[in-house]
Amino acid sequence: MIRSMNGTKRSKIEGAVEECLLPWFAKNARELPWRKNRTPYRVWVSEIMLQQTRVGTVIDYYRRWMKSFPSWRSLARAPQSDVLKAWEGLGYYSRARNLHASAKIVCDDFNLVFSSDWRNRAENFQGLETFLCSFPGIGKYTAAAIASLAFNEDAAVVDGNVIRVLSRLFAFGGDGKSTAGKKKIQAFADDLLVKGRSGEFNEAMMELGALICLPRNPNCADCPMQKVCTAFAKGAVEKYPKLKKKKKVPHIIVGAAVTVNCKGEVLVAQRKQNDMLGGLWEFPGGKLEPHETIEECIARELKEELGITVEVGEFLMTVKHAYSHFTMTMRVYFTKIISGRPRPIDCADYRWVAVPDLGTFAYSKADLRVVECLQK
DNA sequence: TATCCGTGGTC
DNA sequence: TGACCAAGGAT
Repeated sequence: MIRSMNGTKRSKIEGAVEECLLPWFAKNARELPWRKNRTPYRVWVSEIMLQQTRVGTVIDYYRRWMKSFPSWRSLARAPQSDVLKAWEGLGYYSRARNLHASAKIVCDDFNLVFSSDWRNRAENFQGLETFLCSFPGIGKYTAAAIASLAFNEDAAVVDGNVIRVLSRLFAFGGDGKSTAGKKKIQAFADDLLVKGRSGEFNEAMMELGALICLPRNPNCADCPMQKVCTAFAKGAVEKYPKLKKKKKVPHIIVGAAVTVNCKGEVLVAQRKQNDMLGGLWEFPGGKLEPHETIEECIARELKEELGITVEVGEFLMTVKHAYSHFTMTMRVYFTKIISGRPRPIDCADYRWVAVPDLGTFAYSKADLRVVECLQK
């Protein structure tokens, strides 16, 4: 009984996808730079940039990226410093490192020039999606996105938008982000997928989630799927998907140093590759320990990271910043070296840099604020 | 499964 | 203003 009801609902929804959703998408899809000329490279770059990142943020980064690195080969041959500089401010920097690594694999390990090369190579894995998943930074969502958008494979994506849209269409009360819930949502998406039009279907689902079926205040009046939406029929659209309470994140105090030498150059250090913000540059410093003054913290950190003894001088600025899993207040002080020469003890590298040249290095948002302040 | 990994928009 | 969360992946 329940099964047949679900079957009825599903087939109605299935029909509405072709009759309502795809035409709506054809009319309302935004013009986005990665929507024209969908080569594997262009799709790949856009999908990595779009992970957990809004379309509006990605557009400018994507345009600049394609100017700097128009092909797999140009990216593979670029130094990491250029790659991170192009990614600067976009966040989740392992994406940039992994994308760079993927370009080297594509060019140097596999020499994947034509689409047919990808398909031949994918034969040795269990299909194209599995092959794509073997690249660093590519998971189930991104593999399905690239497979459908660049190769027209019948693969349905499940992202945050799709979880929300399908939870509402089917009034699915489970947690769409859990393993079991995601499996269920994936099954719904697989059923609804319009074979042969997978790229269009996937983008339509995500575009619906981004423009109409919003997390809060969804615009049901303009929704092409309204008449088949189970949650709407129940008058309970905002009850889906079920939300989980987020833990609140800790707050830390950080001390950071602008160390100036006799030439007026400033000391910057590069973070280790596999740390948070790996490969980026920073004004050295670190977390304030209990029962420690900010001056003691900065002196200790510079000793640990660079092996230098410094005198902490004038206060420069405070930077407040929210990361994904903690918030930070960074207090920045000028310092001078009393003894020792910098060595990369607990960092990847260091440089003395004239203030006007600071912008040639890539920083996180917080340290970028310090650079801006120094250059004013 | 839970946690780590950035940043910015939104209300 | 704080809390949510966006075209997720790795461990």
